[in-house]
Amino acid sequence: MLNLSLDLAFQALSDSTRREMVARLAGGPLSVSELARPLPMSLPAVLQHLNVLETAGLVVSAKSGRVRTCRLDAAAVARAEQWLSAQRGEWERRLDRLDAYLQSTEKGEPT
Amino acid sequence: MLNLSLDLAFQALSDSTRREMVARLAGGPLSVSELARPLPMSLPAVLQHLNVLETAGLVVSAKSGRVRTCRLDAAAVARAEQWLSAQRGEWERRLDRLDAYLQSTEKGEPT
DNA sequence: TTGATACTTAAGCGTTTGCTTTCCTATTGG
DNA sequence: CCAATAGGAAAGCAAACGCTTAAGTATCAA
Repeated sequence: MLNLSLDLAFQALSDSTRREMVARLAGGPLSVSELARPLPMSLPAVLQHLNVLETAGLVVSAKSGRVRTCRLDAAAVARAEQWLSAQRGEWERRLDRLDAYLQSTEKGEPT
Repeated sequence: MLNLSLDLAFQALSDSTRREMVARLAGGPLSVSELARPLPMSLPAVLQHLNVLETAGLVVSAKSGRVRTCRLDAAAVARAEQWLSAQRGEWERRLDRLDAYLQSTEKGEPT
């Protein structure tokens, strides 16, 4: 479930329209029509994007009366962030070890 | 160029095969065939994935003789990471401000 | 030179995506 | 009630994706 949701999260974030939606929701909750207003596409299209974001867990929404209010789920964003951080971290630690090794073996490699 | 490469980066990371390639490259540089070995697909398919990762700037490679060696570009990974961090950060700061506002207005909302 | 290795390119093909339009279902204000 | 508002479901469609096979091109080893 953890790896699956990561899959869905990155998949969801791969579309620039959906990233724009995420960025706007970071500024505060919005209704579906508010979310849709600046987007150059039909409302059903926005609904589909929203569905992808919700399935990925990045956004949660609740309906009150006839208006659905959407907000960001920071924890899901953090999970994707942490995957990236882990990869980068391992790579950078590896470079550090390599550097240390080179320093201990030779004081600079003669050609 | 900065926003475009972010687009390409998330797009590249949206595929689980490519994320696996990134994860393995975080453990150290690999040749194309080494990268391909554990993957359940043809070598041209792996090449295509590699191309996506390189276009996104997440991976760089150099050919020496007949072997192409690939390695992770930590800076590109960091850029994607930072976009996520920025969104989450803004959202969390917003929650803090809201919390502070509620505390200053009333000591708990009576139903 | 001959064969094996390590990619590389190109074409094709089924599936998934990102839309669209159309129609339908609640709510809400007057 | 009735019209406007806010959202939702379904079907269709062109383009992008992820893969395949087939046919290259260099390089290295013997």
